[in-house]
Amino acid sequence: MILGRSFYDRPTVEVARDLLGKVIVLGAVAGRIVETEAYVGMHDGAAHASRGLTARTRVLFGPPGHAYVYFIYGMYHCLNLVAEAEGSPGCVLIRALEPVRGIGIMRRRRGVERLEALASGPGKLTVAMGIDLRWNGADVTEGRFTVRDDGMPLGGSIAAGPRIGIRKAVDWPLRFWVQGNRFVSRG
DNA sequence: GGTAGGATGGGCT
DNA sequence: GCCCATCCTACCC
Repeated sequence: MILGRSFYDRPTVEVARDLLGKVIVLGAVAGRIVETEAYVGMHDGAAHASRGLTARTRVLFGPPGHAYVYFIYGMYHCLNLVAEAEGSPGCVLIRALEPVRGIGIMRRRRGVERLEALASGPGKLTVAMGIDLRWNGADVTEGRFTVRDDGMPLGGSIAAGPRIGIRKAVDWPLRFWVQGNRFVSRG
């Protein structure tokens, strides 16, 4: 079943934890979320939203259940899902996926064979899924690009620790992953 | 097993 | 002009 608006219209940390195990589907390609990070809004120095409302962060201030995609390091894209009510700019960075469907397509897009290398990082997974700026602002509660609950168990407990690659609020334990899962970016 | 450095361009001060 | 929510390669234990 496709996750509806109410799933995302909750505190960002809850959404970040509950997204673990859910499946992102885009066309013929799908992957199970095994690692996320919460960016909790204007008071979070590491969050883009802490700079306020700009052309780039507009989607974050909009309604929940939409994709926030941005371009980073001149080469990569990162995928986030907007949480909390309109006007409250929380979002969840998707950091790693376990490939579920369209694995041949992912291998071709990534140019690597190893299953664990296809989507085990925020920049890798957008390449594997074919996500770029065209998907910024997309509604993920309907259409070709959705997030689904297929009822599969997590296969491990939820671990928490500091977020990766940031320089502010470095000690906040807002990174969540499935303990022991071989597809996370860092165990 | 590990890490240092470079690629590469948009956003914001 | 500086700062990135990254990844890959080269090189070193």
